Amino acid sequence: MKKRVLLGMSGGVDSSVSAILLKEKGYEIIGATMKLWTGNNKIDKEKNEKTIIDAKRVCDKLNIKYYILDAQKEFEESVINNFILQYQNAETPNPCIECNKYIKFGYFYEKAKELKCDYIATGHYARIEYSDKYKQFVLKKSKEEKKDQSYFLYTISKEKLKSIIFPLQDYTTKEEIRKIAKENGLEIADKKDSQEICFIPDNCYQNFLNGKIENGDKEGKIILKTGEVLGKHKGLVNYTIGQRKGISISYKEPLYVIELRSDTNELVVGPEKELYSKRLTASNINWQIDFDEKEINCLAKIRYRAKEEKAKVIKEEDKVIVEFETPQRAITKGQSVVFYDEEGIVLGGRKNFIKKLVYFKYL
RNA sequence: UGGGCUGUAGCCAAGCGGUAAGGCACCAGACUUUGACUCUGGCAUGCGCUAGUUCGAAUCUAGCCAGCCCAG
Repeated sequence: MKKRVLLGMSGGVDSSVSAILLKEKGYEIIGATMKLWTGNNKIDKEKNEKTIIDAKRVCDKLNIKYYILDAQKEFEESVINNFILQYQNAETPNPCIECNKYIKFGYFYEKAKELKCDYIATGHYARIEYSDKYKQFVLKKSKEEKKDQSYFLYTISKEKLKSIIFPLQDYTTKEEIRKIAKENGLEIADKKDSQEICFIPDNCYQNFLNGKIENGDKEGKIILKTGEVLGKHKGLVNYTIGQRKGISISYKEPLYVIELRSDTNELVVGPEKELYSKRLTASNINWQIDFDEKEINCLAKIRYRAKEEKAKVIKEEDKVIVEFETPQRAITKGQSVVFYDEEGIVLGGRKNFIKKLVYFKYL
């Protein structure tokens, strides 16, 4: 009896090649695209239609079933609302992480059960393997280091890992994936990698938030840590910690956003060295590996595209404290910290929620 | 009104007779399944104005204009 897989398809190279690979391995595949967001603008509509056409075409070619799943309500309730809420709280959200948690490995996972599927699969760049060390299935970094997306996946509960397949996990480069797409005559082989927030068509989140955040675009003071006023900002939603562009103040050195003070509507800026900190706290960790120890030495990553750095994770009652060996740049509320072991296995992670303001003197 | 100082790009600023450094800001690309960071490139035919000296002036001279400071 063939095992049945529900494959999430975006019409892109990665998920399409995933379909081919799963088919080669003899799975019964159901392809599915989720309708996540239907904006009332033209760009959104065209993009959605294109996604469905591209995905459907691949499924027809491979002779597999194709469904469109309507997840708009779920998407809006979890991803969009969180996105807005976090900006409201002067945080910087990472909607892709919420989407993975609630939609791709939440809603989609439930749908797979309804459809009597044994597995779900996606075109993510990450690995799931059985680990002898931990005696369970574990999530690992992709061999394609540049594209690794394990960071975005830490919210998956460990129980689900054994039911998830990442068909691309044995490949080392994106070029190999594209090559497979070409060899199989997929029109989308050269399709550009997506890299924007999917529900923001013009790549301008400020437009999206326009009017949704109370006082979000209200002008306020730009100040230094000393309190010295340097100018006016355009509303706190336009800024995030570590940001340089858009401050519009000329100074003896580049200025970066150090802090967003929503209570006083002030933007604190300063030189780069003020961005560094060795500690952060995070709450509600999703552990993918259970530890009895109170302190764990591991590698921690404070944002996508940051390097994993040596850190000590100290468990407390309802949170963890993470102490890095070297100061980290721009630890930001709303972003996530993800823990790895030396082998690249994801141990767990959660949103940074407080940055302890410890500054380091530089020579 | 006397005396002194200053005037170089949006801001700061080098240059002191040999054909306009640099920083900040800004703009454009690259990178990127968040927001950012980063990288690369662009950014004064012109140095307050007008004459003059010189082969050659932002640099020297004169006059004018503007701003600042001190004295009245």
